[in-house]
Amino acid sequence: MTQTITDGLNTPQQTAVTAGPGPVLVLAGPGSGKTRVLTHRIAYLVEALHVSPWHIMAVTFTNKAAREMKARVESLLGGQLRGLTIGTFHATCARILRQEAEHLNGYTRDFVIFDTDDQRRAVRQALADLNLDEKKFAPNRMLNGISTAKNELITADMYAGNNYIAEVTRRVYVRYQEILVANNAMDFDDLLLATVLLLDARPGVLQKYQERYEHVLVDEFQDTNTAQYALLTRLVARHGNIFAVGDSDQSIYKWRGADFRNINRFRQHFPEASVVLLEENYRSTQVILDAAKAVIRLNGDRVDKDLFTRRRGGELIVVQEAYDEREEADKVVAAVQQLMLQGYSGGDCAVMYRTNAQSRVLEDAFLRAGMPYKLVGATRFYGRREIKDLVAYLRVVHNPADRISFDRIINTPTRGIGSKTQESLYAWAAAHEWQPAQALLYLVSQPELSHPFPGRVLTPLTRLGNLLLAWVTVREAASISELFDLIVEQTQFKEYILDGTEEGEERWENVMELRNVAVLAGDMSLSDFLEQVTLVSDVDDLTEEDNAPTLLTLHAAKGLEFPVVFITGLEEGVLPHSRSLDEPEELAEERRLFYVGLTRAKDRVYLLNAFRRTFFGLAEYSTPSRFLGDIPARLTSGGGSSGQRREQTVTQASSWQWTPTRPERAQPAQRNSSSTNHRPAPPPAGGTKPAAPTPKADSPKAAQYRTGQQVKHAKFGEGIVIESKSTGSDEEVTIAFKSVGIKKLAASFANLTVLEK
DNA sequence: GGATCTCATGTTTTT
DNA sequence: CATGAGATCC
Repeated sequence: MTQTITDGLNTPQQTAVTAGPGPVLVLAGPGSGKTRVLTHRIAYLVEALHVSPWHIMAVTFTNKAAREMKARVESLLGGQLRGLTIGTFHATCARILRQEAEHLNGYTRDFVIFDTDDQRRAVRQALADLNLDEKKFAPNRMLNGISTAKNELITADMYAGNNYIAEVTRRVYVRYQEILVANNAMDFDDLLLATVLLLDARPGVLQKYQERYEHVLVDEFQDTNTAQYALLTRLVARHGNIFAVGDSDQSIYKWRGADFRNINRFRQHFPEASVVLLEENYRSTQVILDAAKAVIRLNGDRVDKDLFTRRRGGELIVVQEAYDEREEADKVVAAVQQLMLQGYSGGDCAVMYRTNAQSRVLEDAFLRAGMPYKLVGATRFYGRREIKDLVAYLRVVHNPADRISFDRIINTPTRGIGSKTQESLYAWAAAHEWQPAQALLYLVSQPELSHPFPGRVLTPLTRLGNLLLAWVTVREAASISELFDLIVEQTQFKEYILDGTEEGEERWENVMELRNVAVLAGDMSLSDFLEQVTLVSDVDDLTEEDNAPTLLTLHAAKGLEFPVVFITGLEEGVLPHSRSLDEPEELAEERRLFYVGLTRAKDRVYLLNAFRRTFFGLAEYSTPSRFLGDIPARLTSGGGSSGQRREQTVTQASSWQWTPTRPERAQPAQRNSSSTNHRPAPPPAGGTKPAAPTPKADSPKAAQYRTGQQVKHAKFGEGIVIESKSTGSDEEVTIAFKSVGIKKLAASFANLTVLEK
């Protein structure tokens, strides 16, 4: 049994897999098979030590890593892992919190998870509540302070306001947290923080999980922050069976609170831990590994590993300078094309950059060459407006207390609930201590309720209230996709999205993609669905079968490998990023980032920099990154001005088939053909019409303009009246202007001069 | 009340 | 440049 599990592992890997009991720390260099070790360790626990999967927890940082690990363990064990807990820190915490919701102050198990966008709205709400100017106190900055605090396990009432800005942050933090609770919502950081607080406050709960999770395994341990570290140490305090895998040289999330010193902390905390070093790299050639080692060695304050590979020699690293970012992108494309002539496939190549903004030029270059590509990150699918809007609908149906989501949808698509109506609704709701959506539900379900809304305002409110009520009513019985379709149809979302522009088409496709996700969810609970939607990231959706180069940030590249890696923007201020230049610690992190990029490569590396780069629309000259100079010259070729490597430039390969872009997603489902252009019926005017206000003496009388009249407008110039109709108190005139085309104007505002009858 | 325009304003990396 | 928020116009 043990035989098969450790088969094909090298000696240190075997040592790690079979180590213990007790704490184990695996220091794993890039490409040294750490995922193998983790998966085999789980298999070993189950098969050899007969640990029930139910007693095992494995945490990762991305859903993708979790899925991969699960699949690999399954194939090792043949699917006997019922009850195994495997997931990201955030997802695992969310599960625990829902399970233990009764112990959470102010939350139900249905709590929603706020993403960055929701957080920003909540912070702005907090600022508004406190009468603070968001110009002076940037929401992002506030949010940053709050997030940092939470990652350090500092709650709002512990927060020290020991200077002016800190005191403001403290107050915003307090208010922000109140808003979250009122919305039955947690942000990402809360998931970790609340779990730790829960375990500290409830010894019974702590004991329960300590007993359940006899073995805890952690991937990417160098990326843990204080909260995550605390969570782990609490969980394993009883038995000490923690198996942590990490590499401090690949720590790139300091800005998110990660602290690779947790590795040292681990050794102090568990002095008896077995420490295993994985130093054999199975991925890269000697050339690439040597370059990477030369780069990382220049970071102080680290324990040098002695990485080695059996892949002697290898292609030299190609260093190229381009005139500007556009030429840089063209060079990447040309090199990819040449590699493809040599037998590489597009999917073998990855193009990496420091900031997402750099992807645009690269996309352009691939588009111009007629080549498909995969883009990771950038505008996240779930960050798109139309997607967030629809998800907000689902969230409100799921949790009417979610005011942040309700704010999104109250007048989207526009339904005649403007800011004044909103204000009075909110005021009325607040007076009853309801959230607005709850108020609407009461409004339509309890007709005897007294309210301050005049008929004109009441109509759209009632309509929305009735819709909400209907959705809330069917939500138990309906599947997510049925609910989704109902919402889309009853809000006329399609008509709202398809505004005739090309962009509208694209947005509608996104909606249909979301529908696919909903269909795939089957009979998953709405709660699970919403959680999944909030916790997934685009990296998770990277598919491998599409045969196109991948464009991604260096951060997103961690954990991946490619035969060919391009790293672009190797310039001072870009690859060591400008914001890191004066902090040695941050500079060290930039170096690690570069190291991570280099070590993704199996066979070939291309490093590019541009002599001139445009920031914010203005061009600046830049100097090559210091990191380039840190690679020994014997490992590189090229390395010079843009003219030097002409032979690299290949005449455009002509055999390219155009695959539509956005290959990272499944094709949208077939269109809904049913709803052809049915305009919403005009709302019934609610019984007795309010008497039309009599026009003021000097306001235009009805039917002042006639079809065919020539008129003049102060701004639009001369035009001809096409149509004019009375709208009660005013007159709506449709005019074809010579200069600007057809416009609809309100006669009382338009200030038209009649030129000819 | 809503659409459209202008202006400002800001970019690291993401669960 | 690209998005978003306030002002203006209809």
